[in-house]
Amino acid sequence: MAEVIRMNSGALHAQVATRLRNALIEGRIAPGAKLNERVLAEQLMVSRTPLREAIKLLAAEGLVDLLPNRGAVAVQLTDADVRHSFELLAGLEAMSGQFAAHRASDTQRAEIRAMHYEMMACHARGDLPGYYRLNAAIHNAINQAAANPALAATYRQANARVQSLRFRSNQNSSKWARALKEHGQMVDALDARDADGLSRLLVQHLHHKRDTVLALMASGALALPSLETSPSSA
Amino acid sequence: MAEVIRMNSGALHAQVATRLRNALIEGRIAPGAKLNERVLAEQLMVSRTPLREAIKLLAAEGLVDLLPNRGAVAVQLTDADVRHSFELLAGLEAMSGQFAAHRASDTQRAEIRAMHYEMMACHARGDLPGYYRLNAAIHNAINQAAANPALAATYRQANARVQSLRFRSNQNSSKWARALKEHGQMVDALDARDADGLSRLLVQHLHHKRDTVLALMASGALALPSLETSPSSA
DNA sequence: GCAGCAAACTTTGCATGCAAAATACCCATC
DNA sequence: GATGGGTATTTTGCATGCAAAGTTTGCTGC
Repeated sequence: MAEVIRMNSGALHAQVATRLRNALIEGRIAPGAKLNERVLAEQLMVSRTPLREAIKLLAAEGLVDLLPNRGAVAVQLTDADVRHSFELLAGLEAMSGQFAAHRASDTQRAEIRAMHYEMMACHARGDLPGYYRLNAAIHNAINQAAANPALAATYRQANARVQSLRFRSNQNSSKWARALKEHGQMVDALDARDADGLSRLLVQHLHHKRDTVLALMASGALALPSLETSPSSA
Repeated sequence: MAEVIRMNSGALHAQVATRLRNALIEGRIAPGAKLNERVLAEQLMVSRTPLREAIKLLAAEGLVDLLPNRGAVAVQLTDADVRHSFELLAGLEAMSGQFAAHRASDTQRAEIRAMHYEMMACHARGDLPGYYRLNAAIHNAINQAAANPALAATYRQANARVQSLRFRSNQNSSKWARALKEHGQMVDALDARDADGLSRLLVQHLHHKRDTVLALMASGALALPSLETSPSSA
């Protein structure tokens, strides 16, 4: 199940990478924030060596930028970056959808449908964390049904870059309902082995999600805290 | 131009990563070979610290595998891995082709056509290195015309994993001629802004390339040197 | 009061050292 | 002769130390 994201047990640099990755994805480390090695080493209770190795990993994954002789900063996606990333993600999901429609076993399709109903239950209860968890699980299951680990790994990596934005974009109820409806159509298309239809739905779904994120960015809800440490009230 | 693959000037770990990446892509480090830190550090005239950081980078790029407490080995792609990788690459190229057909400027299309003719010249002269260089340049140009850096970076990374195999698969003259013909059709489709046609051609092209590589693997031309250090002649 | 400069501090980058895990080797035993 | 166990060596992994580049701060001169 957890194939790409290794378990924390094992090498220390891998543990550190996992913890930092989660912190970046969940937005606990803000985009644009500088990653001070000494501070992070103290916080994570490790020396700088495994920390630096972990940062190099995250740099290759595109989650942090490496500035020569100036350390690493959490990536700060521009408007264009978000558009490009979602365009890529849409294409990757379309691929996954195509393959999954052809290759998913009956068991897999049934499980995906079951998870979809569970997700509807979360929606009914207003259980947002559970909804997110099942949402990710369904997309994971589709990737798995696509039976292409290379594609799955690529998707996972591309998704990680925008995950923090998707995470924050708490959709309002109308958008939430639409997303759920789209998910229902996706499950139907998968059951009907309608590859093109599933691809189209996935692309459309990502398209909407992209617009939500872009709107959130434009609204300044997650504005870059570049020039405001505290308003000059002194 | 060189945007993702940073120049060697700068940080030492980046230089080491570049050199190792080239060695892996060109097959100078054989697939499955163990990367001994002390030996490599001596060969590259650096200490183990930047070397280890570079290895972590390559691990995230999927060029080496990290075994816990047992170091790193150059990836050894299985038959299935090759199929999955080419399937992914085909999808990524199809995306690039779609976008490029819509977005390529007249200048870009003309330049790609010019490079295609240069490549034909290389074919006529039997200049294989020049052919490879222009081939890569054309695919790069298509990626650039697609105007999606995230997609281009993803393609580059996925391609690097199979590059050593593509590198070795010296196509015979009939396959070479067919590849050239396919390239010509691709240029025509791009000029006609035939997005679907270009996508189809790119997928077909990758499909053929995949078969060439798989045949080469099956023939044992690049057999895994796992159990044969020297035939038991003692 | 402000621009420019220099010194002190901070931070990154790399090399080295040491401990633990893995591997190889050797010997004893069956 | 083959096999199992134990030790020695190698190798990886992490921590620390030191030098260079960067940043901040305070001072001098205008």
